[in-house]
Amino acid sequence: MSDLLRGLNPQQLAAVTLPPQHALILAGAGSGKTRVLTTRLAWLISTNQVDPAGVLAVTFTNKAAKEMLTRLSAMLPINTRGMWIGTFHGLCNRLLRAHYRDAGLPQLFQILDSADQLAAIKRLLKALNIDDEKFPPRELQHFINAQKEQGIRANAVEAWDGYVRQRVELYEAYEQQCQREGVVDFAELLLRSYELLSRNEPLRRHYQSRFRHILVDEFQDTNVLQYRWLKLLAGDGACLFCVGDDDQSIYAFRGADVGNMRDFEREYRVDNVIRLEQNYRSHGNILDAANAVIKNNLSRLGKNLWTEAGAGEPIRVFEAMSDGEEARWMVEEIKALVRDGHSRAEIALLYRSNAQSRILEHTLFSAGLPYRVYGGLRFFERQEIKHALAYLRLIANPDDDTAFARIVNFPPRGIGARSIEQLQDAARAAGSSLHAAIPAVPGKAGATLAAFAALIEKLHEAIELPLPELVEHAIELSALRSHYLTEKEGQDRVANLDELINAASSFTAEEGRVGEEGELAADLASFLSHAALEAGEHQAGEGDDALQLMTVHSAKGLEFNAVFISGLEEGLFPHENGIKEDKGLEEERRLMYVAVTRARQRLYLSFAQTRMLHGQTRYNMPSRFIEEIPAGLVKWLTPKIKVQAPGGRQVHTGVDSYRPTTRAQSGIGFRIGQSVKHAKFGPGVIVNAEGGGNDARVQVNFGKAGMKWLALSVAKLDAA
DNA sequence: ACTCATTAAATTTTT
DNA sequence: TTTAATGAGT
Repeated sequence: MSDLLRGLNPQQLAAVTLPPQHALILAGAGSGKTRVLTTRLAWLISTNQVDPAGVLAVTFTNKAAKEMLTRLSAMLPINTRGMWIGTFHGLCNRLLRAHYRDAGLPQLFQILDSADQLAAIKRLLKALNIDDEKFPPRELQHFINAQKEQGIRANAVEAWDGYVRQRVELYEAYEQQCQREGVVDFAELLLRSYELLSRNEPLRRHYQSRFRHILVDEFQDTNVLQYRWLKLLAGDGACLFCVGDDDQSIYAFRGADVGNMRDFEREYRVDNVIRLEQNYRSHGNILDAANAVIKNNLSRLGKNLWTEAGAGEPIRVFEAMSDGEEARWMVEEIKALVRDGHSRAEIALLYRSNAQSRILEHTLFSAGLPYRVYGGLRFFERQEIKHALAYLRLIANPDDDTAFARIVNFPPRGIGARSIEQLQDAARAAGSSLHAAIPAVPGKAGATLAAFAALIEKLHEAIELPLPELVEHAIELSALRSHYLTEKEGQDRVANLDELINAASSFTAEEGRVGEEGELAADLASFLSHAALEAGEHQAGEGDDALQLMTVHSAKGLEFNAVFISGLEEGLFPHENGIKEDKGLEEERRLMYVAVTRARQRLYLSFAQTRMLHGQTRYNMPSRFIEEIPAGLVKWLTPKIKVQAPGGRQVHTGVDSYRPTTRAQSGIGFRIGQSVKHAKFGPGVIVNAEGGGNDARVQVNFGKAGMKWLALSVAKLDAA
């Protein structure tokens, strides 16, 4: 037991050994958050304060849940199987599977991922003959999810105007469609299990008395409904132990509500919030920079990271002429790092938006540096896998129209748009699923459809097979394999289909129930849930020791010896869409905070004067976030103050072997891309010019002050 | 039913 | 630039 607590700092120890009470742990980046969470769990169990079955621990990602389980089993000789440790969605799924009748769901209900949900909405709009110009499917999806994430059903939405009312009707119709098809989307998993517990008192009491301790990871990312779910489950008896960092809340756009932290503190009278501020990850300069940046945010619970490690190296800042130059500089710098013995896998290239990865990839590829990009397609999201899964879903539930529509004509079997339209009309008229409406379609189309129905029927007969064989059977019988074999570039897809069979094998092995009679259908259902809830690894890159490329969002929770943050420009990072709303800017800043705190030893920041975006050259100002870092922590690799010499030549004083020495002149005394200064609008960059002589006008991006056209004969514009 | 061409739109995304 | 989604043509 004392082993368990060894090496914890005072705050960590206090958090881990807190007596049974509600607790809020403010855990800064790199402060040992996961360790505290798992040690708390182990300590509670090993001191017999709670039975393993009396604990519920919830995370956001499967990775985090798995990590917690692994660490826990390393600390304690207990069987973690059967413990309620998982993601919100995973636990809700478990709850709904166990009580599907009470929840009003079919036993083998299927889970729609975001793409499935969007497809279902499009199908709905088409069936209702609704103009998708007026109701863009994506927007509607967002609307529905936003309501659900606040726990609001269609009948409870406050419809201010006609437009909202129409969307509420569609929300309602969507709900009916899902119910008829026996499918639930991600948000529905949460909402449905919340409603299940809140309406079913015996059930609620059962779980409330079972769980004595509820531990929550990444609490700052919970949405309104998740917090209510936690409160409901905790009841009056359980202790809520919430760990989070308001400064790392970067998912507000997805419904996460940092306000939950304050609410929790208030509602549960948490009087001693424990702050984990000692950082074990980064050198001092990096932490100081992060602290300085985040200080500009007004709405914070307050926290200041410190470290026992030394100041370390300065933060290196590079100003490039163009995005291409920025990328080439990064390559040179990376090569130098690797020469100095850094492993490539310990170097991360971070960016605000995915579009920026292209030029980086291109440049790295040319330089022959191996890299791995996160954020691509994941295994269970691949087209061929989704197709195969759709067949499996139809085996489990023929009324799953989303699955049906996906594969009714894939591989192509002569069922065209016309036939499908007829079928949809028939289904609509009968109020039935597409599958059930097949007999109602007359003529040749009806016959082709009937053949498809026969295929489904035949597949269904195989439900008694063990899962891996069932998967293989479906892939064969559906002709998916033969279809991809004939395709030119189908080899990878066939390989993935084989991989799906493997996945089914290892899934059955891990679940540990090798085909008990009558459990086979349940096996299929849980495999399908697994596929929906754990989309699998992101696309794997080649090479073991590869550079890590990812967005700042996906870097959360990771750390690297050296980190490059590129594209630090106004409009990009902070992103222009985030600057518009005042809350948006604070979220952008938290994003910067997350990015900076990924670095252990070395941090590079870079920006470019010109950048190709959407096929057009853009001229951006340096990001305000660079200025927010105290100058003393920073080493500019390019001169910070540029001196404009006669003849348009760039004169500089610092170390700079990358900068070209000449630039094109426009002939009006200013050039596009030039930094200028205006008495009223402040510093800016010239992005466009027209006319000449007395009529010359230039367009200037003043960043904070916006974009202006200025006549040179009138405006007082100086070279900066 | 499939291919080609045009058009519009374009952050971030744990489940 | 690039992608996805439509429409025309084969």
